[in-house]
Amino acid sequence: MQTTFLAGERRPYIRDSEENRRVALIQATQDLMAEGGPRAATVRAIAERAGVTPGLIRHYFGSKDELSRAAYAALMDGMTAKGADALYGVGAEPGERLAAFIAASLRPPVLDSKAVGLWAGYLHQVQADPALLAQHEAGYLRYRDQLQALIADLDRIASPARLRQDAIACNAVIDGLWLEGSVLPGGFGPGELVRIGLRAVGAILDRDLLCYRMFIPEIGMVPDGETA
Amino acid sequence: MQTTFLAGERRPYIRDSEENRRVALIQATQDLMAEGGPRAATVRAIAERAGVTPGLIRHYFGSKDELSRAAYAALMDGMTAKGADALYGVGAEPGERLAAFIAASLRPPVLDSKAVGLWAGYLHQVQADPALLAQHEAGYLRYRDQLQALIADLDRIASPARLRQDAIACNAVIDGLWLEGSVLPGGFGPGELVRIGLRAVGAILDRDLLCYRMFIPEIGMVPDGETA
DNA sequence: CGGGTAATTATGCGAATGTATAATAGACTC
DNA sequence: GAGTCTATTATACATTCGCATAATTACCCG
Repeated sequence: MQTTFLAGERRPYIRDSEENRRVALIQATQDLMAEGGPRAATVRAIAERAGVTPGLIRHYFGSKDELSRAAYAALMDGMTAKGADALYGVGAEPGERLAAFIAASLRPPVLDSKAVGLWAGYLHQVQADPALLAQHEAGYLRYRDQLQALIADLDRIASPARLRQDAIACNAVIDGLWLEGSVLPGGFGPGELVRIGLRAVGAILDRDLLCYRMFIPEIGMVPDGETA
Repeated sequence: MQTTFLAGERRPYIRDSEENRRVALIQATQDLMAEGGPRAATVRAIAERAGVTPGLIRHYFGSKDELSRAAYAALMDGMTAKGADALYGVGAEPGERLAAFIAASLRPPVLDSKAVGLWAGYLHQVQADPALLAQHEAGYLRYRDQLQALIADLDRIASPARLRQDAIACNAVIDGLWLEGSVLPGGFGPGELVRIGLRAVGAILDRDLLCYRMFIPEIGMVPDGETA
């Protein structure tokens, strides 16, 4: 729907920095991919949402595939950055840090109805493109290793194999809750997923993580048993 | 790539029953959706894989959207059927039944690299189509209720709210392991996901489920601690 | 063995896709 | 303020998409 102009007139524009244009196009790509999947992320739709014309995609990225790759790379970078941010400013106690990490993974902006759409939209492209697959696997393992390091800091007595299994299980809890919460946004009360996640991970690791809920804004003062 | 025939010759064919043609087209749709996502599931590609020409899609389903809906409905039906099959022939003890249910969800054919591709491929269409969304939510809740019923049979002392939270958490573990195992098929040893799932769910419910591993083929005789 | 019928194929069409190239006009320099 | 560069737009094109319609032929029934 290129906003119409008077017949014979050329669309006015203002020049912008390369950086701004790139991020605008990447953002538009992610938004469309999240909302409507690969079929909605066409060059024309992307350009329109970014406020430019399709030619700029080729100008800045060479091809749509390259823009798509760049958008996925930006997505992965953003996810890891959020994971790092989650531990910023948190106390030194291992249990508290683990609780903060879990809570951050189960609330916006990580838990977002668009996030799972974005993830699903890229899935096939990732599986088909070796470069993207390697990038994806690296990001996934980085996240799991981060989690495993937090678990190891708990100073439990556990073999390396058991530590790995625990990390996989805790990661699965977080992933599963992230999935359910993103697909059915209205299916859970505020903070409910965080509380369930803390309890489940705590049970798997045989540690009480809910005792750190005073540090978790959305569930700090709610009594333990019943969440809306 | 319509397999070539001598110039001027018409493609030979044999008539088949409506049922066979419908299932062939639905199967082809699911395969292509799983392998390459929505962009790969074109009418021409579907027809080619089903061994017919595109016109038959219109003839039997009216439109591609309707075929797509039928394929998704078939997918959901298949999933619930597998869930029911998992409990067939299992003993009456609640813990054993729960363990069997978990194990069935974490091994083929439920755990399949194609399954997650299929799920991802349909995600946006499901979210956009109210009819599909309702069907999806019904299927999801049916699965979770099934799980919750198995948990309730354990005769633990737990409030209804707690039971709901436990069911959500256990479902999240299974979903998360299913996701990781499907996306990274080579990342886990045989039976490793089943073992991790049994241990994690058992920890959440404060019950030992690994004691039922003798009923689980792939991990029956492996010692507890270390899995390859 | 010879129609009748409809299952199946063949063909065509308008719209949308990605990409390539040409044309224009903002913004900077001197 | 004229000149120049290139960011940006405009246009064109081959391909592919879903869908509609026409043509044919495999199978059933007499």
